[in-house]
Amino acid sequence: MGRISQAVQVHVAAALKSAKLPDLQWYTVLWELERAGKPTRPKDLAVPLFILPYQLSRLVDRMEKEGLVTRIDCEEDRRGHLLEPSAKGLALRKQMWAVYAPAMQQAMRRIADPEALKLAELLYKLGGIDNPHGGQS
Amino acid sequence: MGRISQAVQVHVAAALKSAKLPDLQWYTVLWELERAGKPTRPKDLAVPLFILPYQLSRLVDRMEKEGLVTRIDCEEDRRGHLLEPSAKGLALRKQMWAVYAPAMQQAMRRIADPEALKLAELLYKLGGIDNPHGGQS
DNA sequence: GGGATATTGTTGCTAATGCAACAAACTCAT
DNA sequence: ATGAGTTTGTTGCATTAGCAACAATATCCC
Repeated sequence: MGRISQAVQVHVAAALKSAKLPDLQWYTVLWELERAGKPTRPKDLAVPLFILPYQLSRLVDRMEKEGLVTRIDCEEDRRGHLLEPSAKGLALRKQMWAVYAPAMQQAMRRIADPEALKLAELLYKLGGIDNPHGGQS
Repeated sequence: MGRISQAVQVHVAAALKSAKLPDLQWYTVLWELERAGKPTRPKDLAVPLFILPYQLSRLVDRMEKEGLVTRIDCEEDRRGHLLEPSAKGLALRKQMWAVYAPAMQQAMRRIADPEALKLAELLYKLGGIDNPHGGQS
């Protein structure tokens, strides 16, 4: 399935905010890093995160300031670096998941199953115009 | 129909930006004012615009600075005022419409008609979680 | 090797956003 | 009429976003 629908995202975001937890983006950074299982380059994160490089740069700034991720030197390419989640970061992700998961499930359950499939299909058809960052036709 | 779908909005917004025209919100303000046909209170605009009062306040600030709308005194209620589009504002709306309309049509045409109906129905079902500003269950 | 070009990431500046506090006018009950 | 409570709108402050310019490396081609 990949990307969850806009509406569900909005609902999850609200749940996180009302739990006074960080943004969905923070979750995704932590999750991608955890899932990768190894230190990861910013450029490799920018794609699944769907954000521009300078946005990620500042996102990492904030997360590093909170001690959630660390920038470590990169041997093979001296201009970049590698990102690693800290123990605190991993813990936070878990804590966020405790809110994320039920919120998403609740949102999903509002659609009957067969209709959810149909919706996914239709949204996919909208893909061409739904895509942000997409300048090209 | 009322609100157009998220995806279409994104597409229209992109079209306006690439034409170096103002935001969709600016369009909507101008259009609501024009449609009302008479000077209108901010509070009456906030609802169709789906924005918070302080957001509208600053939006009007910017538009007034560009000479697109004017704040005029309100007789019946001295704490508020009335908003009126300027000639320049009306002209701009027309100019924006020239981009808005075809962009929207193009976006809409990507969906076959019967499916568009189905989509609308399904999105409606998502309404409960789609609604921004909605704190109450 | 050496210079043009491309990649990767950051930063300065300005504009926009969110939140909470605020001011001013209005309403209504006493 | 007066004082409590509401509505309407704005503003101060801190955070965030967007854009363009930039630095630093890497890659490629001669």
